[in-house]
Amino acid sequence: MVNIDKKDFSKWFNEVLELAEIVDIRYPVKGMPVYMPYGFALLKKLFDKLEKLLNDNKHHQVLFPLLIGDEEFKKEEQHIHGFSQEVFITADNERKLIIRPTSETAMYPILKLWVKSHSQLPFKIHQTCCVYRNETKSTRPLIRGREVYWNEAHTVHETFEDAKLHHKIAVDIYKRFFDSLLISYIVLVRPDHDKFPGAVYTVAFDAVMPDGKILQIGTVHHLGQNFSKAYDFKILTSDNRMDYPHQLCYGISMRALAALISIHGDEKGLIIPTEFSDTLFVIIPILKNETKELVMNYCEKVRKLLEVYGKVEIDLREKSSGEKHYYWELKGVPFRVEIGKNEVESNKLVVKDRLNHKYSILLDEINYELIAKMKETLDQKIKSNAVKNFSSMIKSAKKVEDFEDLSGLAKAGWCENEKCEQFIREKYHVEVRGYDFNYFENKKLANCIVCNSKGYEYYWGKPY
RNA sequence: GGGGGAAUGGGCUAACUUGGUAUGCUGUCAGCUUUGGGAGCUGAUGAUCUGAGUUCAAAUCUCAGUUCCCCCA
Repeated sequence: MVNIDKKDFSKWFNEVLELAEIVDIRYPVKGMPVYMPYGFALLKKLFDKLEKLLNDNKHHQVLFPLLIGDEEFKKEEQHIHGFSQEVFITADNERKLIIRPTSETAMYPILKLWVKSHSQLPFKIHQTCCVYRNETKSTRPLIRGREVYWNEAHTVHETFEDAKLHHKIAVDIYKRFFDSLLISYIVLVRPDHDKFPGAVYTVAFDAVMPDGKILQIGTVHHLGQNFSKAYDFKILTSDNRMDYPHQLCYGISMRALAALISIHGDEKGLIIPTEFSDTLFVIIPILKNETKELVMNYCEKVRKLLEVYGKVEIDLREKSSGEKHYYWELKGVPFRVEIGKNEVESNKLVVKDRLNHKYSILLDEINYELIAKMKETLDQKIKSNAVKNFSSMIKSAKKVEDFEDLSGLAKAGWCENEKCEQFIREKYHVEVRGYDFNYFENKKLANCIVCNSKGYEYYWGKPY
């Protein structure tokens, strides 16, 4: 049991990462925690899901090298401007080499060799890898590190409109991913000053953390022809011309895991949606000497019945049953099955889900529908808790004073003049995050909260 | 970008002010006993972040580095 109020979020988060064995922060290089077996298994489950969604949409998985030639890296001007301060640099005997902070500049010189004609489009690849950014600010495990585990997708399209259409599809793929994590989020179009370096526009997924700060958990960028021009990447178009294609890139990092842990967890530890828990059922046997064999045989029988529906673990450690309950709650396992002589005699199961909803079930009653219903009940409760928290974190600001001690997101008009945003940023440490992607083509009107001139409705918050 | 605090077995901690055998809890391992929401007894295991300096002597004082945490911009 973590036993720390989630309102003390920093403390709670560090504690849960350590106790639940997600990461070990003792690795002696700044911003580079070690993923422990339990944490990495969970991380991998998340990324397996994301990869599957991308593969199902005909993205092909690849792996590009870590190092980028300096001259390649320098080709797109805004891109260098955005990243040059925070890249790690290494070298061989001949030249300077850049450790990828993201892979556009590694990939696009090669994509140029692979993609020659509109008939190959849309061209879609993705890779799961680590990228590196030399963060000088304070780092936090899973939230801001210098080694970022992520999946990045890159696509090529003939026209700006084709790319824009696929951009929407990419947003939908990411929505499906985050929805499967049962977390709440908002999809925002970032203001120009907060775009990806080299992008025409950037759409980002923002989640609200328990301390009221905003965590960007995914981004989808329309790069237009910025990179294809920089890399002299031309294709044969459908009307038989040579032209620069339009490109997208989008990514999701281990921050998705940070969001899952933070949004769902409680003072007992992790709460994992049934789809992502490695173990679905853990059996806790109550072994009294005289009934030991009886209970163990019954446990085996139950294991065989349940393992059709998901992974089953029998906890045979020499610990008291109470401690085992606390342990598996900490780990976020969806269902705990306690089996002692009472269950053997009544041919029953007592099951508690992670939110301690209790079931008493006859062995004969166990079937696919029942288990599916139990999973759905737990998942829906996890989801509805997340939704409830999220909606309590969104409000409207009527006047600038409403930004004082803002927790979560606030809707307020903005004239899109950076001076007005800067005023709020300096006075209240609140930034504009973007406007609702649902209104991409026709932004909702709202007068600027600072200067009262014509503007649009934007979301504001304090970012990580 | 600026400031503050911390670092002692795997985890938490005592000793630091006033330099002299490093304390306790927890964990781990072994044995016995036990198991319906954090069991007990016995024994074992294991630590002063790194480097330099002061000193007869450094966990303790000084300086530098590394890492972590917090606050401000």
